[in-house]
Amino acid sequence: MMTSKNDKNTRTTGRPTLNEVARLAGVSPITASRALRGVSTVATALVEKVQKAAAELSYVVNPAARALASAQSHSVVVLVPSLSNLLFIETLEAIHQVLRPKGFEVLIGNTHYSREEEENLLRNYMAYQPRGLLLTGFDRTESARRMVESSNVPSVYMMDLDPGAGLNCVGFSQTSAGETAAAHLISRGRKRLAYIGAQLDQRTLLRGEGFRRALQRAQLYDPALELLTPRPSSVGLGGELFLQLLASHPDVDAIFFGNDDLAHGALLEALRHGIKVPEQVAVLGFNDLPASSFMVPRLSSISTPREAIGRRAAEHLLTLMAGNKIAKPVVDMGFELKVRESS
Amino acid sequence: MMTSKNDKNTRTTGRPTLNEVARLAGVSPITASRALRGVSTVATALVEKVQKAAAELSYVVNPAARALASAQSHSVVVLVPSLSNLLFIETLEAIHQVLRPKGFEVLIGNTHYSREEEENLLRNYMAYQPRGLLLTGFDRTESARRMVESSNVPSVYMMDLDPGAGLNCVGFSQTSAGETAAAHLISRGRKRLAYIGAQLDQRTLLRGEGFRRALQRAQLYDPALELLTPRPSSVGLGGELFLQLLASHPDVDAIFFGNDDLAHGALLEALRHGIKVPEQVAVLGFNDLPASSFMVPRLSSISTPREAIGRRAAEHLLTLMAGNKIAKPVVDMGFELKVRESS
DNA sequence: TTGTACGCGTTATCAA
DNA sequence: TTGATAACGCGTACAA
Repeated sequence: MMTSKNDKNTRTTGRPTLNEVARLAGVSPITASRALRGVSTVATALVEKVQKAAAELSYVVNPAARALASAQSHSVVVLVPSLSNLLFIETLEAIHQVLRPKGFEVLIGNTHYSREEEENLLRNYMAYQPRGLLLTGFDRTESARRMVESSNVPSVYMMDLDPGAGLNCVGFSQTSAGETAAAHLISRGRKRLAYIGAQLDQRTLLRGEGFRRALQRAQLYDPALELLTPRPSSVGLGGELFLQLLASHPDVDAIFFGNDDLAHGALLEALRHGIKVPEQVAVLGFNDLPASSFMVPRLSSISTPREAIGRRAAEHLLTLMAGNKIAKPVVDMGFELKVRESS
Repeated sequence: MMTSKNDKNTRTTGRPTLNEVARLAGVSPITASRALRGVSTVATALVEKVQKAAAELSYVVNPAARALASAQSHSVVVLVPSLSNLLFIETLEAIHQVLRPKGFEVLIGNTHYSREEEENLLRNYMAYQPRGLLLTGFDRTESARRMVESSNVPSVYMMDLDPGAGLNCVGFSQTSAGETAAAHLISRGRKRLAYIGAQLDQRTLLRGEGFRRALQRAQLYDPALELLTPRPSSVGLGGELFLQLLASHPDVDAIFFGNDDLAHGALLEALRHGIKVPEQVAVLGFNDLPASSFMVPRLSSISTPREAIGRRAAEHLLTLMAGNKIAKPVVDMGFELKVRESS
C-alpha cells in the first residue's frame, strides 16, 4: 500500500471531494451531500456552513460518482433530425438555456432524418442512463419506440402533436399549418396551387396532407402539382424544383414550400429568370427563417415557434423528471401566418 | 439488509453488469473488462468468449462507473462561439462523426462569442473530467487559459493558427484570408475598398487586419471605410450596414464582408434599391455559405474548410488522447477564393 | 496471461 | 435532524 488506507483525504485528482467539504464544514459527508442538494432535512445553519465550505474549496460534484451512486445521471438526451437546419438549432439553444442552469448535461444526437440512425443513437445514449429524453416527432422504428417505453425514462416529444394524445408533446399541428397555407393562397384568388417539399420526413408529409385536404375541399386539387423529393432541403434545391415545376406546369400561380430555404431558392431563380412574384406566381414559405423578411420580394411564410417549443418542452421534461405528472400532456404552441410581399 | 450482501449479481438497474458477463463467459470480471477494452494481455480465445457473452446479454458499459474508476470520462467538450451560424454546425457534425464511433461522448458548449460565458462553461464542464477539449480560437480570459493548461487535458484549438505555434491547432490564417480578399478586389481595379464586420470576435478582427494591411501596402487604406459592429451577424444587419455605408460614402466601389450572411443582406438591398453589383460596387463575402452561389448576382466568397477543420481537429485530439505526441502541432487547412459574379 | 483486493466519490438505507 | 455503513460498477496495482 503506498498510501495509508485510512486516509480518506488523499486525493488523486486535483479536485476537492465531498469528504473535504464535509470536514471543513465540520459535518459528515452525507450531511454535506444533502445540504448541497437542497434536501429538506438539513438544518439551515448547517446548510450555510456546508455551502461556505464548498465555495471556499470551489467544490464541484463529480458527476460520475453521483450517477453511479444514484443509478441516475443528470444528462438529458435530445434527438433532432438535423443540425444544418437553423430550425432545430434555435430549439436546441432554448433547451440548453432551460436545462443547463438546473444542472443537466445535454447530449445532442443528430438522426439525419433517419429512423435507423435514431434507433442506434437511442441504444447508445441509453447506456448513459439519461434522466430524460427529448425526441422529435412520432415517426420512429418499433424497436426505438419500445426502448423508450420500456426504459421508463421521462420523455417529451417535440414539434408535432400526438394524435393519440397519450404522449407528452409540445408542438403544433402540422396538418393545420398546411391547411392555413392553402386557405391563404386560395383567398388570394389563386387557382393552380402547388406544393414543393423536400426531406420527406413525417412533418413535411403532414403539412402536404393538410394542404392537399384544403385544396380538395375547394375543388382545386391537382396531384400533378405536388413535387416531393427526399433530397435534403436547401436553397439550391428550391431553385431547381421551382424552375422544374414552372417548366412542366407554366400555369401554376401559387406555390407552398415545405421549408423557407426552398422558397428562398425559388425567389432567387425567379429574379434571375424574370419571373414575377407574386404577379405570375405567389410564393409561400414555411418556418419563417431570419432571412425571409429580407428576400426580394419579402417572403410570406408560416412562422413556427421553434424556440418556444424548445423552452416549453424542456420545462415540461423538468416537471416530469421531478416526478410530477402533467395535467395536460399535449401542448399546442400554434403557428402564425406572416403575409409579406411574395403572396 | 434486503438482499444478501454477498450476492454480487443482484442488480438494481435492469442492466447487465460486467460481473454477469464475466460469469457467463467463465472468467473473472477484470478479464472481461480487459477483453472488452481490447487490452492486449488477454488470450484471444477468452476475448471471443467474453465478447460473445457481452453480446448475448447485450451488455453496455456503465460510463459512470468507468469514469469513476478510471478518473477519466469518455467525454470530449467542444466549445463554439455560436450555433446560429451554419459555420460551426458543419464543424460540429464532423467532430461528432469522428469521435462518436470511437466511443466518445461529445458535450457541446455555446459561448455566444463571450469570454465570460466560455469561462463559465469551461469551469462547469471541467467537472466532467473530460478526456479532451476542442476550443475555438485563442481569445479567452486568463483564468480560462489557466484552467485548460493546469488541467492537463489534451486540447486542440480550431479555426485559427497559433502565432506562437505552441498549441495544437487546426485552422487557417485569418489575416492572410483578409489579405487575399483585398488583393482580389484590388486586382479588379477597385480603389475605394471597405470592410464590414459584425460580431467582433478575434477572427473577424484578424480578417479585417489582414485586409487593412494589404490596403495600406497598396496606398488604398481609408479608416473611414471600416464599418465594425459588435451586433450579431445576420442578413438583416448586412443590408442595413451596406445601405448605411453607401449613404455616407457613395464612392465606395468594393466591400469585403466578414461573413456571407452580411453579404447576402447587402446583395438583397442592392437589388431592392437598384444598386448595380458588381458594376457600381463589388461585393465579396466570407465563408462561402451554401446559399451564396445562388444569390443574385452569385456571391464571390472566400470558402473556408469548416468541415475538414472539424474532422482534422477531432483526429488530432484522438491521437493526443491516446497519449501520442504530434510532430506538427499547427495544421493549416487553408482557404479558397471563389470568384463568381459579385466581384 | 489471469486474478485478488481495493478504491474511485457519491448517495441510499437504516439507526440513532 | 444527523450519521455510520454499505453499496453503485468498474479499473488500478499488485501478486500469482
